[in-house]
Amino acid sequence: MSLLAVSYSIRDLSRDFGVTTRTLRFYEEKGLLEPQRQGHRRLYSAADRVRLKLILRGKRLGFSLDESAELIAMYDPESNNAAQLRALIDKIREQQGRVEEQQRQVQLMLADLQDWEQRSVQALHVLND
Amino acid sequence: MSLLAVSYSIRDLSRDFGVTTRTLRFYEEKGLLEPQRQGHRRLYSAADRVRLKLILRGKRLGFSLDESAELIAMYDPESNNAAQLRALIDKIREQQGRVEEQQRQVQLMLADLQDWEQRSVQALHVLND
DNA sequence: ATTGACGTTTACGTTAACGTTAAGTAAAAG
DNA sequence: CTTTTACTTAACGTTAACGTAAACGTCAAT
Repeated sequence: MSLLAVSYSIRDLSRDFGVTTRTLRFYEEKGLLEPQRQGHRRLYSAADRVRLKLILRGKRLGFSLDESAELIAMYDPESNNAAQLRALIDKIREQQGRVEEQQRQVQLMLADLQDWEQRSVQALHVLND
Repeated sequence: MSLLAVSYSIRDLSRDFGVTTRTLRFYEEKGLLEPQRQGHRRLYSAADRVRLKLILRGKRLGFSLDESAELIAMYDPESNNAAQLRALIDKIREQQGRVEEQQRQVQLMLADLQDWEQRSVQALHVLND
């Protein structure tokens, strides 16, 4: 009953996910990853790859590493805890709110500026006529 | 022909904009603000308030202070430069792209999780029946 | 004259997320 | 056996955006 024990070196992960080995060791220091050891070499499992994927996804969502750590703890597939799951969803909704606020600000500024551009262009036309 | 020379102390600005005085001095160090002096004391003009508003708006847009500095330089109401204006708009559109990407990631993760929540709740029902 | 409110400069401290040597280990390849 | 290659730990360096503290100036009020 082999568990299909595929494992990856630190270099593999580095290549596959486009992060440096330093980053991987750093994530481990922070407790975000805990690969097995073979002697003192790190051996990453498929589960480790999933965790890394989650961490990086968290980053793209604009979460800090500490926040990502929290999220991943909640995301734990073992504990099928509904309350925890909703807490996680809430956290993400909060982030969604922050992102939407940024979106609004960008829209506002773009509107302002395009308005301004219009007037500038018209001013140039006046000068050129 | 008085210029209606209203001016504000550092404490005024701090209060009005919800930033610390340290922050205001820091922005000055970085060249983002250059209030007049009355002896040693800083005197902020209405124009300075506008600049500060722009800086803070930049922050809400997710720009760094250096980026904000760039943007504000472009935003200069004196130079009625159309090309520069469009460059500014482009910069903001880029940022818009980044924000939209975050938005997408958030949506994806929320969808994933809500899906999961559904299944969890169903699982609980099964257990309770 | 002293207190207190407000201001000033100078400068070291802090957090996040790694970058960057340095120095050593372990095993495979020549 | 020695070199190469891949990996390890340890630890100091970096950038951003301020926080925090020290030491001092000024002016009005008590």
